[in-house]
Amino acid sequence: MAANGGAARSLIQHDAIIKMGRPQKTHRSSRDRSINTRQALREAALELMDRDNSFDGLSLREITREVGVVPTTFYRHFSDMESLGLELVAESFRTLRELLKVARQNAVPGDKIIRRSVETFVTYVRAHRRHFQFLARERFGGVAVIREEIRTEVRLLQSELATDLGRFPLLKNWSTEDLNMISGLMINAMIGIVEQVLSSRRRGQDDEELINIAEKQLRLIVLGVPQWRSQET
Amino acid sequence: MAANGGAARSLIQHDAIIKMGRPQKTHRSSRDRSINTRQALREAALELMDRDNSFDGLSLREITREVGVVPTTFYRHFSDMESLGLELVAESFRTLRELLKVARQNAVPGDKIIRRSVETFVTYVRAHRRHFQFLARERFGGVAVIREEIRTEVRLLQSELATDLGRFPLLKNWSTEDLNMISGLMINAMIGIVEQVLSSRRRGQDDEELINIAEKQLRLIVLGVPQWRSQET
DNA sequence: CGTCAATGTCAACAACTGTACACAAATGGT
DNA sequence: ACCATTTGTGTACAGTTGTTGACATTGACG
Repeated sequence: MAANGGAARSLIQHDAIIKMGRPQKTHRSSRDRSINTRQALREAALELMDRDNSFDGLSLREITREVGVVPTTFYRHFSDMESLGLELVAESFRTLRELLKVARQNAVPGDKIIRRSVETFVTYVRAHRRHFQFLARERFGGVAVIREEIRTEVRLLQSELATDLGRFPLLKNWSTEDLNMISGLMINAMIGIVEQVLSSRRRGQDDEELINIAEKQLRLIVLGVPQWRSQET
Repeated sequence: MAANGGAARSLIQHDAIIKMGRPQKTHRSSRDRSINTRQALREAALELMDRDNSFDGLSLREITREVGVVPTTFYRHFSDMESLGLELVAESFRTLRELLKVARQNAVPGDKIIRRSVETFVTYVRAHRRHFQFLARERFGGVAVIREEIRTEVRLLQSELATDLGRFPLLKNWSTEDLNMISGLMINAMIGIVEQVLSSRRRGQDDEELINIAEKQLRLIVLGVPQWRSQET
């Protein structure tokens, strides 16, 4: 789409002049919009995964083609497909953690806390579908190092949530072990929600129902808490 | 590795003559063991996925190479990679349903029912790791039709579990909606367990702990049940 | 025996892959 | 204004991919 001309590229330097579009490749003529090819490569990978591919189904050339650069350019930014993948993991977790920060701020303890949290969660996942899709897909995916990186981060998240939960009065004197158990349960429930959000592209009506279900599930978990006593095995 | 000569191939027709041990390919030389190439292809695909690939990272040739047949043979059995994939979905769910049958038989209601169920579950997943791995990996995976097929089957499973649960006294007069909600919660918990079983190859020690956690999670859910009242939104 | 369908082989194809190398342009500090 | 670095281009190569079409072998059934 962003085709641009440049037949006289060796004569004219200021590319402000040759602004009329023609599909000849000058050297990165128009600085398009993204100053950053690196970023563009990452986004292209996510975009292609959104059009049905798992990460190791992607080819290096496919990605550069999507960006509109020559294959060798890839190596200017990443040594490897694997290293691209790892950056995507980092990037995705950055947006996930941002969500958690927002959620924590909105979450003044009270009656509606679960409802509110779930709502922010679902809308946020919608807004960043590509990142969540990447994580969901590669969590079990075909590239070992990526899979493990994700797993590590998830475990970290789980124990963070555990300490968060430990601050609630009801959970005041639970063992760390049990706190981890319950946060794991919650995280699994939320992962289930992510799956459903990702699988239905429509928002609105569907989301309403998703939110209701998720809320119920979390409420049910919470209901069990006062009755709990951890019997050792 | 399997390099072989064949310079005189246009001269000698009867390959019975050149039978002296050489990696020369006679027609399906030793009928090996498996009479069934079709089955072998499916197994090869699972095997390759176990050695780190997602399904759409596999190539047709890779699979036939693993089996030891020529690429074109693939088409004698499957029209498509996709159709192979769909058969793997069916096959995997067959073993999953088998598990559920066993679990239901062993599960006479009582105190230990959760513990026992979780134990059978974990050992069974170990025993059929490839199938469960396939399902886990392609549930979010990169091939749309496979992903959707799995999703459909999981939903089916969920509503089956829901009706099962409906037979317990405590859940006697829950709405179908709420029964589905709770079975969804349980299934998500179990999927989490599957992930962990698959990610740690060691059995024994690790499994013990996994089982404990899963048991606790399910028990916590069950504890919430008597307190539940479904407030409509 | 002869024949038919099923199964497997072989050779060939154009398309695509990752990667190497030398060169061109842009950028930024001095 | 110059030079060094960074970033992108072009060309090339050998290896792999999916798929075709014609042929070989097998087993079953008459």
